[in-house]
Amino acid sequence: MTLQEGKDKFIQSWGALGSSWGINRTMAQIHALLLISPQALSAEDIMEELKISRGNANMNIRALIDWGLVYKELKAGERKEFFVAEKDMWEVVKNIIIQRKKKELEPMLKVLDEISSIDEAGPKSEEFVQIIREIKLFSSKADSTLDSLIKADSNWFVGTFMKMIK
Amino acid sequence: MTLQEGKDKFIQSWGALGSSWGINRTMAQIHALLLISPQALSAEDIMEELKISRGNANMNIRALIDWGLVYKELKAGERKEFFVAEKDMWEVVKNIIIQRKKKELEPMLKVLDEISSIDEAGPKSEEFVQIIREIKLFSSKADSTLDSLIKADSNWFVGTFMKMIK
DNA sequence: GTGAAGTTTCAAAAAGTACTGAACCAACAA
DNA sequence: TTGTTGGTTCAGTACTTTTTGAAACTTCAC
Repeated sequence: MTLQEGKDKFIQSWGALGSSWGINRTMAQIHALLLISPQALSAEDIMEELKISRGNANMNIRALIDWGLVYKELKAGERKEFFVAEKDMWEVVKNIIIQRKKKELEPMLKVLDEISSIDEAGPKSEEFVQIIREIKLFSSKADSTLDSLIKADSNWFVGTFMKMIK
Repeated sequence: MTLQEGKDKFIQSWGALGSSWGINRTMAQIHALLLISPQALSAEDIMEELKISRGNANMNIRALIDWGLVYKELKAGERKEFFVAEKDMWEVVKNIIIQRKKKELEPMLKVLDEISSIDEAGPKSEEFVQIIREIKLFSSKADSTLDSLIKADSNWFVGTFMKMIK
């Protein structure tokens, strides 16, 4: 395999992985490209490498910045913006967890709360509310677990965790 | 809120959550419906409640069974098949992790392996291979962490984990 | 001011994904 | 054997998401 083939393969695979992670294909490909790029790239570089339109590049770069997966880098004397990827994988995963927790878990907790306030009487209602309460309990625990996970640092993850749970 | 409104809301929200979890909307809705249903339901019950076609119901029930989120239940004397949901949330999450690990993480590890075997010489190649190796290291660790997590049991999760990592 | 270089926005088109419905298959009862 | 009930499959359609490309905007130099 040549260097170019390897790079392409990585970008393709990372793109595929991303799409099952709430990150769309192009967003993940841009991230992959920046990950393996030693220097910062401009929007134009990215458009060329991935053969995507200006609008597409712009929107996805912006989204990546929002997610904390990519940083803007301004070069002295250059008006153009350059971009670099967050290269610490633990940071990447952590940021994804933060975003998805906010977008998915938290709204679900809210809904479960609302639902458990059913005022209708009767055994059917009680049974239902009971099931919902169990789900809520589990979700709240997942929520705090993720909070702790987010606070923990990279070293802790790569080092201690595995041994701890063995 | 009435019981029916509560049920509908839960089914809708669970459906929305599912679609960001590699489980499509209908699949998640069927799962939600079965979760809050005290008795097993037939394909026909499901079709009616969710207003979906026979084909759709069949395909998604099948997928849920594949994922280990729903079980078939045969009633004596009935030719019809009935279905019940896995109600232990930890089992649900665990099964989703197992499926996604298999479908996403493992192929990525394989690709990273292939890529690190680039035979081209030169500093650019070495630099690239180095980055790929780091990603691979992280991914392997994630992989074993998930393996341990899968082996752990529900009690461990809801009880010990939170305290441990505090 | 004007124009050049760059960025942002968004309506329309394309691509991707899920759903329907009808045809088909299987098991059983009459 | 035929009719009935239920399960499965899949081509075509409907729906959703992503991408394009062009116009609008911003910033700065002259």
